[in-house]
Amino acid sequence: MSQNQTTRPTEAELEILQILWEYGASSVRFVNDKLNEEREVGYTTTLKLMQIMADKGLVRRNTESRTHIYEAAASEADMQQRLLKRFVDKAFRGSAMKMVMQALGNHEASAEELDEIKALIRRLESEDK
Amino acid sequence: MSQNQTTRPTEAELEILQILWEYGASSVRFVNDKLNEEREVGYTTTLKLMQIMADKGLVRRNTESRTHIYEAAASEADMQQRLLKRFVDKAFRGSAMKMVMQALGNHEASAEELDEIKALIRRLESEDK
DNA sequence: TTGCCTTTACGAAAGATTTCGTATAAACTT
DNA sequence: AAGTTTATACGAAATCTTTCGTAAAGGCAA
Repeated sequence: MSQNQTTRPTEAELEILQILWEYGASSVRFVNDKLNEEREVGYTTTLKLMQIMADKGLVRRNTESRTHIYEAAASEADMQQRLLKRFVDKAFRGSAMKMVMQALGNHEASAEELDEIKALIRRLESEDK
Repeated sequence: MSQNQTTRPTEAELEILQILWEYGASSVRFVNDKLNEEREVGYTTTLKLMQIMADKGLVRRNTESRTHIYEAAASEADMQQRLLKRFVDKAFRGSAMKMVMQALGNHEASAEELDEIKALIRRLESEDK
């Protein structure tokens, strides 16, 4: 239906996208089984959600065989970018830096991860020259 | 009513909290006026939301004068922490680092901001020793 | 073939969130 | 004092999201 590039997934839809990103194109049965490793969800619930997602353009589906195969329409990184932007706007009044500082300050980073970030910063700095 | 410390605001509620954080304790009229600088919202809509938020424990209210005065129950930083954790879980499968890298990679940071981050990292590294 | 199992389709119930209409009362205006 | 304006309270409509029951049809097994 809509096919809008900027459609945002709801929480339940995002959960399904995570599975599609992790395992690649999948059937409803497969996705539902994965979801049920976390919590109980009825098969038709998952089916309905995935049909809605196809409508919204969040997933594409191949209907050639009886069992339809769904795949995420956007890459995980693209979607993360989109979600991050909105989240920063809503929760951090648009300041990505405030958010990064919070995340780092929350001692969630190991020494190795901090090294990675330093490396990234060096790369960014040399690009900007 | 609930007073639960981990209650999450909905999007509309978060918008109201932003105003309370920015301007401090305020009346419904004030908050509604601020909201209307962005988009049209009816007065009773805002009133109802703020009453619900008081119920949930997201705001406290002083009912001494006829015009009730509301203030955010949690600090902006505390709420950001809470929201960030959940967002990272949902959108980045729990990896705060992936999220930080995305945010930084998205050339959203100025040279000064990168310096700030480097300073923060140095501080974190010396703490961990 | 007949009967199960699995699938999609569809609609609608259940739940959560957002919006607003109406009632009522306090405070201001004239 | 009477009328107007500005509050809160309350309930319910409107909308969005999640869940599931039921129907219909394809494919498989006996």
